[in-house]
Amino acid sequence: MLDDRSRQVLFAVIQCYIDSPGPVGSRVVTKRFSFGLSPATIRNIMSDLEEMGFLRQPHTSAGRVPTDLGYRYYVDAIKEDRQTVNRDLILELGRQLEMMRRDINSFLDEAARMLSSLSHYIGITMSPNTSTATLSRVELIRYRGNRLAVILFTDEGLIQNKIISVDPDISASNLRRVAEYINEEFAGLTLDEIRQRVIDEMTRERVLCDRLISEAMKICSGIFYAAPGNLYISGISEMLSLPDFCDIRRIKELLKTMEDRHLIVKLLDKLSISSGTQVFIGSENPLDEMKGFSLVASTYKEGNRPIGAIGIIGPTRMNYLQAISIVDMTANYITEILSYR
Amino acid sequence: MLDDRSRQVLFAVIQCYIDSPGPVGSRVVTKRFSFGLSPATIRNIMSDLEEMGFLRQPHTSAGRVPTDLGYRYYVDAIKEDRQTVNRDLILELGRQLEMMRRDINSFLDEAARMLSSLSHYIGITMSPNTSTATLSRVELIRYRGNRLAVILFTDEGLIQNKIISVDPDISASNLRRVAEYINEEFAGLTLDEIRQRVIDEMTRERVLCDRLISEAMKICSGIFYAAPGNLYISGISEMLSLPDFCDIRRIKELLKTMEDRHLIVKLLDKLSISSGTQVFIGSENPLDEMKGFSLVASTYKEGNRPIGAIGIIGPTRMNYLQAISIVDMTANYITEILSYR
DNA sequence: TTTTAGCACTCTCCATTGTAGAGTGCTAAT
DNA sequence: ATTAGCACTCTACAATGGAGAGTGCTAAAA
Repeated sequence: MLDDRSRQVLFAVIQCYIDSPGPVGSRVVTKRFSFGLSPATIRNIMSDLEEMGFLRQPHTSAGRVPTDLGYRYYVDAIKEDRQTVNRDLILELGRQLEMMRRDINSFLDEAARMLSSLSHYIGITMSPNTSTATLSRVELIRYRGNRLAVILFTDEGLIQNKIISVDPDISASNLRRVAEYINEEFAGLTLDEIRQRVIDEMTRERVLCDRLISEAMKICSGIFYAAPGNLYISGISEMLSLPDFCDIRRIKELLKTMEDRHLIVKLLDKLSISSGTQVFIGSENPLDEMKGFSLVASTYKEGNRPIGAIGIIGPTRMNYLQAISIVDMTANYITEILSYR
Repeated sequence: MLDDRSRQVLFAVIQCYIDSPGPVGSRVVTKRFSFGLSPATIRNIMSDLEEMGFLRQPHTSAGRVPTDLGYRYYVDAIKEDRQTVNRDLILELGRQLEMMRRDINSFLDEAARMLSSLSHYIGITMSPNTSTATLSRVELIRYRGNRLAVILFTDEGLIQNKIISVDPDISASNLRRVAEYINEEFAGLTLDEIRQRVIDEMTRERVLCDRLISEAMKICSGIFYAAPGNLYISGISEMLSLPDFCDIRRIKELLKTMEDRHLIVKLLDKLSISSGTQVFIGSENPLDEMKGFSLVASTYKEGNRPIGAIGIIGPTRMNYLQAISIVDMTANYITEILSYR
């Protein structure tokens, strides 16, 4: 589809554009890369590339700029040789993450900060999705009369606590039996499945009318709602240092999207389904509000099941090679560290 | 210190400046407010006010702009008649907050969003400071062999869970005795006090060498570290719509400060000590990085003790009257709602 | 046939200029 | 003590024009 020389020119243009924004002209390309061709020839090739949709001229007689399609071609092509990336980066990454094993939340917070400081783009991490976590055990602890603290243990090692109010007359032994019932009935199921089961049971239970079970169901319905994953975002201010953001409207647009955490959670949730590192370039971006930016995302896993997502958001003019490496490595590290816990 | 007429002119200038930025001239003042004075007279008064440090000229032959000192005078003066504020605001506020009683975290998140949407500035809320919470009870729950889930109940109704690893050989009965020991020894103390006690005990305990107590202390030292308060920030993008932020450097400065959550937590922590609504204007701001912005902050309480802080951050040219009302009301609502739980 | 040199043309960027508008300070008159 | 009038100052904005960079095309060279 693209002969060798054209590809080289395309990559050269992309390389130049990544290093500094602003249209790149034919003379610049001949200077930085020694193809042994004159600017005029390069111009012809670039003209061809434009016709094919890989490059674009912001206006007549300006240099060329890669299109989303151009980037896509580039990203697909470099996916193989990504391991050639900077070793220092990998070391730095490992060193920083090692320090934060203790607590998953501050760990993910730190991971987001790291993603951004390494890439100079925005780093995002999300805590494990609770709705697909599998229940390991429930503890019910009474306090302050009518309050009940519910502690959920999951196989993923994720603990959640929720507080609900209960009938103050319920006896301690009944409470214990409720806990036992829940554990027997639901252990091993995902929270999503449990929620579904509870709904099913509740319609049926109205007929059976067992005091204990109905009490248990009442408690369950207050517990097993899906808590949205915590989101850690870092590096917004750093990214604004890039020359890409000289326009205030662009900044506002970006910040508005970043503030709507709900939106991002939903996006990452969707990505969590498939595994492996994914790249969305500009208009390919699943979020309408984020067309104009690129997203490099990956997932971390428990065993073989993806349980959370991380990513980097940057301008379309992104150093994809580096970003992909960073996201990839970080995801692997998180997976690994979770498995040690 | 300031005669009545001068004060009126000062307030008029501030009012104009709040409504739209840009130096305000003498003619504008005479037009909006009917003092029955000519622009020339106003000019003379403004000139006096400038000499006294309440106003400032960005450059010769521009209008005047209030200084931090001018705002300070204004804020001190209006503190009394703050209840005259918009009733609709208060209603809207109550309605939104009512919906979020369930969970303190999403509640505070929502509160931050509300602060910002009502004021059009940045809204900030912080979850209760854990280090001054008083311990009510501890539960230790073993899981996955060498893991221990520690559940801290506090008088404030705040539950925290932490996971630590322990010697897998420790028996269940010993674990129970450790929990009992901690509860007897430490219930009623603040987490800060407990941490101090633990440190004291540990140096002494080396001599005594009681297996059980030393085990308890080891666990305690892993539990009672101060977890920084969760911070909820909202409305950054909304604030950027203000004409004050036409300059990119200013935006970057602001975002950088906002991203350093640690810094803000420390600031609000400090404010939590004293109660009542506080106003910091521009250079008065305790944070060097935030001189140039104003902060209106208040605390919410458990009983009479302040346990957390909320606030609004905006440009020095802020609608202080409104901001103070909003912060004040919100703090009171939070206090009230916490007391019902 | 492919590559290159040359040249006219186009577009952006930047500094300069000029003008309108807003506002002040001062002085003299009320 | 207040006000009208006037000269002066500063900003914002639009218009202008040249420098620089880059292209497209054509004709010559390899």
